[in-house]
Amino acid sequence: MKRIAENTINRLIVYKKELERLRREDVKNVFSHKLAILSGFPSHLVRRDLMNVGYFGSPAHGYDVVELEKCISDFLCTPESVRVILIGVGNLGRAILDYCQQQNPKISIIAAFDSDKNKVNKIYHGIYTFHIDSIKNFIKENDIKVVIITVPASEAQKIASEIVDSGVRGIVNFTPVRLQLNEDIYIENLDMMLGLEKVVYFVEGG
Amino acid sequence: MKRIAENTINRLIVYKKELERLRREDVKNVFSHKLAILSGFPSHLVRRDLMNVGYFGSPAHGYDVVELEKCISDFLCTPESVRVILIGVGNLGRAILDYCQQQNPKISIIAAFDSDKNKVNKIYHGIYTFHIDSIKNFIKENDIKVVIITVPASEAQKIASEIVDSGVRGIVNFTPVRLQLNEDIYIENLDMMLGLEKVVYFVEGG
DNA sequence: CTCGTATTGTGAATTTTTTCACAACTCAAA
DNA sequence: TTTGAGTTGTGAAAAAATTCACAATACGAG
Ligand SMILES: NC(=O)c1ccc[n+]([C@@H]2O[C@H](COP(=O)([O-])OP(=O)(O)OC[C@H]3O[C@@H](n4cnc5c(N)ncnc54)[C@H](O)[C@@H]3O)[C@@H](O)[C@H]2O)c1
Ligand SMILES: NC(=O)c1ccc[n+]([C@@H]2O[C@H](COP(=O)([O-])OP(=O)(O)OC[C@H]3O[C@@H](n4cnc5c(N)ncnc54)[C@H](O)[C@@H]3O)[C@@H](O)[C@H]2O)c1
Repeated sequence: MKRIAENTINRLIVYKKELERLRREDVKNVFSHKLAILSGFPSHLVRRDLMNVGYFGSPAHGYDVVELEKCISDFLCTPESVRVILIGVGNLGRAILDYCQQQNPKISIIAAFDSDKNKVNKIYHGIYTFHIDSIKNFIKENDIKVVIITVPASEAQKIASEIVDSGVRGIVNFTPVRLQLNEDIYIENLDMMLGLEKVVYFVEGG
Repeated sequence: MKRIAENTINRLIVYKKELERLRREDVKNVFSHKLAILSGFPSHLVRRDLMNVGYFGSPAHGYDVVELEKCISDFLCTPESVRVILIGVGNLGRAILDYCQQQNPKISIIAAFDSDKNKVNKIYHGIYTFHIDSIKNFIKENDIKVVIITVPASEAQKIASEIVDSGVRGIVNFTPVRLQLNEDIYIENLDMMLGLEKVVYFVEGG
């Protein structure tokens, strides 16, 4: 399979989400132009991307909403169910526990971890919180590949190094720390401040 | 001034943050190679980016940490102080109110807005919450250019359209909705689910 | 059936981004 | 002073992403 650019993946995920919505609204077909408006990318890019996933529409009816959604899902290899854990049940961590459950039934946070005795063995938004010391075993026993990190910045590097040893392959990192890891781990840095600074740049200067 | 790519801006912001940290640790000089490791980008890209901002290091000592940080800041036009507002003081909104204040003293959230009577006129993390009905006036009177949106998905489009009318130029959108706006507004979509899905893709499939 | 309209799919051109590779430079040590 | 090690800055090459432009297609109206 041809290696697909990260930007393309981003866009595909957006298309998928919009298709999902169209399906719920019982829309049957959609043209590249419409998908372009919904997603915010130009229509020829939409078509180019769909070429990559190997879905073909009809010049008369555009794309079949259900089929295309399925096709993109398959392409993205979204398995029926992915189990993820979250580390750091603070302000942000709890908000995410709540949010994720509403959003994507295929990706489920199956456990949370914290070092704070007051939080351990509690349930937040339906998810049980274990003590951080048990995390390595948990990752191995449950074959966890993806982890969300929402601990304080000062703890992030240490935690990240440890979980990578246990076999984690991907990290969603909400801390402002750039994690340094030896192995080839996929890291998605979601630093909100960076997003805010970018907007300020484009508004004030660029 | 030459138009700079969004990716470059992203990287510059990361460099700036790492330089800030080096400065606090009292490091005086840094080589492109070191900055590359800290930021996670290759060193020739670091050098190319710094070429863009017009800063020149010395082959012997690399880059002066303080000067380079200043230079990038100036390039990004980061003004001494930018005033931002946040709409939707829910789980996520409150977490952000807290976080932003710790992070970047130059960007300050000066007010929050909500429609819930129980939240209006309250102070969260030191920031006063006004009723949403007063937002248009507030934006105009305080010349607000950047807004953070953390209202429920169902409210996002309506709110966005309204504030754009009042003169807002940039939006940090935490809702999963792709906002449709006529004017040329800079929108930064920070959909966490998208980040998580991307990690799942690269771990499971790509 | 034929025509007109609207859309797709894609080769090719263009633009942008990244990487390569090395001359030029700085300094320290001999 | 001269050499050597290590780094920068950058032209040029390569790779990648995006846009263009249009032939091919499908369908409905007349
Ligand atoms: N609040 C935000 O909106 C926001 C936004 C972006 C990024 N962040 C970042 O996300 C992280 C969390 O932010 P927050 O506001 O939720 O902080 P928080 O202090 O509310 O939560 C941190 C949680 O991590 C736990 N913790 C601390 N050390 C731990 C360890 N070694 N192992 C396991 N758990 C540990 C704490 O007990 C606490 O529950 C921070 O790095 C912050 O910079 C926060
Ligand atoms: N919780 C998360 O981690 C998370 C993550 C990503 C995205 N999001 C998105 O961010 C948004 C907020 O999430 P949340 O968990 O904080 O939800 P929430 O329900 O806790 O908070 C929403 C807030 O918006 C206020 N509000 C509702 N309608 C309003 C209006 N018309 N004007 C002004 N304020 C209004 C509500 O009173 C409430 O205070 C949602 O769109 C959610 O999808 C949340």
